[in-house]
Amino acid sequence: MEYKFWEIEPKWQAYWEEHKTFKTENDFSKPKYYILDMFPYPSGAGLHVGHPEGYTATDIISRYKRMKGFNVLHPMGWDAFGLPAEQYAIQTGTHPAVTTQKNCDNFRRQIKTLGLSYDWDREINTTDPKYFKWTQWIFTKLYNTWFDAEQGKGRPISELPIPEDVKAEGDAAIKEYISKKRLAYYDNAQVWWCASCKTVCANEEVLTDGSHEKCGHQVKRKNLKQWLLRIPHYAQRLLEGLDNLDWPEGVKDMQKNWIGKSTGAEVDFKLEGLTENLRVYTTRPDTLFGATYMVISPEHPMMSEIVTADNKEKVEKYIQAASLKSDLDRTELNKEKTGVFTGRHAINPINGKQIPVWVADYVLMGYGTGAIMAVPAHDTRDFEFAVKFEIPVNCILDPKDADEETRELVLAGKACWTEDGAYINSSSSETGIDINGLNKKEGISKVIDWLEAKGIGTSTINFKLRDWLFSRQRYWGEPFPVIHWEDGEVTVVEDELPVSLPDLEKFEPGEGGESPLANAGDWLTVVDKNGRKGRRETNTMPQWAGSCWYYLRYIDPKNDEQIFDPKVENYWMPVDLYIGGAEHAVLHLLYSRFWHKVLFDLGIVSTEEPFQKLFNQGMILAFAYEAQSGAKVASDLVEEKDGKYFHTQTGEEVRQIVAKMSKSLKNVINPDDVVEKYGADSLRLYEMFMGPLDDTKPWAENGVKGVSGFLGRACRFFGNLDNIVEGEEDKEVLKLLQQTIIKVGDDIENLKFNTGISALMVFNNLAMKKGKVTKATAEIFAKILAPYAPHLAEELWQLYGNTDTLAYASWPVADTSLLVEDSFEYPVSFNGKVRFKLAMPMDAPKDEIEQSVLAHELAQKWLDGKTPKKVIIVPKKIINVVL
RNA sequence: GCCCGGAUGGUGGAAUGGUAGACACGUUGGACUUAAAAUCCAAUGAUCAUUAUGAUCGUGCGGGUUCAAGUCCCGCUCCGGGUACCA
Repeated sequence: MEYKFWEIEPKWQAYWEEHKTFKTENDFSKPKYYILDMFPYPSGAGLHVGHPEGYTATDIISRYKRMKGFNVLHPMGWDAFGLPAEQYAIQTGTHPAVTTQKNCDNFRRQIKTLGLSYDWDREINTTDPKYFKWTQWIFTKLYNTWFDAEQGKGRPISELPIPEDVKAEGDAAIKEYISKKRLAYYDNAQVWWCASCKTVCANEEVLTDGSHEKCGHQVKRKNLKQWLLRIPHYAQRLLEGLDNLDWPEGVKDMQKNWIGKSTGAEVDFKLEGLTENLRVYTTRPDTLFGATYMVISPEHPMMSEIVTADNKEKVEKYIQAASLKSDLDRTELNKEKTGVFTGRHAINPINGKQIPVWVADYVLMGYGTGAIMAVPAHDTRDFEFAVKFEIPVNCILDPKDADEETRELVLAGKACWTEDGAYINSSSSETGIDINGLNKKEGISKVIDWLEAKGIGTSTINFKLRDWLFSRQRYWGEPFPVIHWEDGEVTVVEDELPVSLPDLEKFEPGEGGESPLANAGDWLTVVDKNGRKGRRETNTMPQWAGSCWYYLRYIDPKNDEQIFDPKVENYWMPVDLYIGGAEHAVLHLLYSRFWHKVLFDLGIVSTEEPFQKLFNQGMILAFAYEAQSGAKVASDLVEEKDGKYFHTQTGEEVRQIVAKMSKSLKNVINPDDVVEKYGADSLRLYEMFMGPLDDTKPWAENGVKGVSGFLGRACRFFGNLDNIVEGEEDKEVLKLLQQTIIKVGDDIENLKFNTGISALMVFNNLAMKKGKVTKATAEIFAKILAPYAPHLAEELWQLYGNTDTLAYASWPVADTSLLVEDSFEYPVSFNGKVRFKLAMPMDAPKDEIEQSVLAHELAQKWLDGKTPKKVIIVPKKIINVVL
């Protein structure tokens, strides 16, 4: 049989579609396996070769699990809200829904040509009102939930106890109190504004150079009323939940860093001339004796009381300057600390000494208490500041294990030491505390005990994680089910979902940075039954919203009554394996986990975590070329000669490098082209054969040719019935077949697809060498090839006379009795160097092996008449003679 | 700066502390062909020597543990990703 993939592949794709081969039923009697891809944003550019990498991996596992008897849930959908469709609408007037529909159709078509076994009846689309009805519904749940810190869980807002003193103040105070507890709230927020996208963005979307990750333009600070989510309430739970997840350690670390838990203490400092204390947060209460000044952030609420009249002018000037700094300025000035003295002094509670209070923008209002005690001798930032403003540096921790030069500098206050050591100058007869000689750990706990006993400090935990800015000034997103009434009341509607997007003709933003929805006249205004007028929320939700919970909707995608049927959810959740790119390590995965935990607390989902096992596929790069000057050269201007590369026009030799695929480098690979030239099975196989799934690796067309050659050989051999014979199978073939069954199965379980394919190749090579195999062998080969190259496998399966699809044929079981050997060929080494081989019976005792080795004629050369010091015999491994 | 990864032939990559380089690409030689492509067969880490054959060196660098290290430990170099005044 010639390998006509262009005929085989459409044939089987049509068969699977027609027979709904991959439709998933809720058959609770079977063990389930939920395997999920990160669903794509359907861009106008279509699929790139990075998409099929993860999709093929999950498809292989899905097909394998089905053959192993699992009920497999393997769905696909579209994360289809987003900026590009809206920008296209502004330019051309084409409604984003039209563009989105077109792009989804194209993605679906492309994905179908890859032969991926999705249950298309479960396809979802985040922009479908039937879908976002439930995104809005979850928002109302967040709004109506408060976090009970005592129980450590979210609870319905109706169960929130109202303190008596709040009750006494009346309804307005109660409302205010409740709104401060909700997980979703509407408030003034300092936000990042992107003038180019005309929208705010979350902290997470702003890169460290102050640019917007989506468009690259600089963002600015702005004060706007926005929706925010109180994700920090779940910080501890989000942190602890990571422990039991089978996730890459790197991703867990990134989430841990992002959550940023730190333990320390809050300490109150008395301020001279004021009754109110200044509270600071520090992770190093042990260094209180070394505090020589304090710093408050420019936004500190006590600023006006703290600043003395003499200093008011220069402090105000400084605050003004700091507030105008863009993020870029802040980073650029990162190394150069700025600040001014407030004129006020505080009293260090541990030794009664007077220290100055400064204001500086290296202290952030959003973290801790917005004020610090500065210990320049033992904190690098404080040290830099102190050096610049000539503030004393008092060393109180002897770095006794450091090298002598460093130690001298630290003791003299000329260098900073943040590591462990032994305290000096750390006692006070006045306050009665003495930690001299202790180490860091002992010092911290002793000082905290002392602070708590004196009532001037408490041990405290802080997180870096901030409230999540959850609204955007865009059209193409989920509308908030929210109405702002003329009397100032804000209501969240729950009973008329979905709140659909109005049809617009124009998609330009509204006045003053409002979303385009501000122009939607009829839609915008509402009137209640009492004639009160209201205005709908014009912000929309960020793209994260739809992707936060989509895995739950696949479970019961057509349910109009409920978000899903709990019985079905209970069966399918959690997701057993989730594969996608590492770029979502923090944002998407953290946000999803947060929503999921809230839904869990409310009893809506049955598991605490959504994704049991996570795996990141690596990026697929491409070869590119670089001239001697370092300038990149487009791939179509490069020719190869004798393994070297030359510029076709200048003749200059260029260097081959590995880079991201980009239009400018002309090295973008389009999966459609690969499918057309080599077939989907070859594309699938090559993407898996390139290397470990989680590695970044360059695309090489010759590699596709290689695996395509393998499929061609397999097809010509196993597809030729002349080679398929009756009778007993050859012993060598039979043995290798058992080994291959085991290897291919194990490698799929462990996501080591490259070596699994290699095993299939090895088996094919042997079968071809033998020239014939039995039908039983051929059928097993078709089965174990099926997850990787399903089209070819189905074709072979049918050729052998099977009338049903191979998709649910049972995975073969290896007969391990065929693998039992009666002898083992030992490599015999002398002083670690292998010199010859020696076959010994499997159960030969060690002394017999030793005798045989030493008596062996080849051994004499290496023994050279000497008596070995030792003979190491590792059964079924190796023999080492030590001379 | 800090936190994670990684470094193996000409190339992509294999190797529970136990024969380094599976499998594939590329290259070379051969078969088939008028020829090319396709296909098939063989060789292919480097160096030295050669009569089949053999020896030496080899997993980024320097040390160490071990009978035995690509693999474990210590100290570096380079590359990739994340993060950044979080007190």
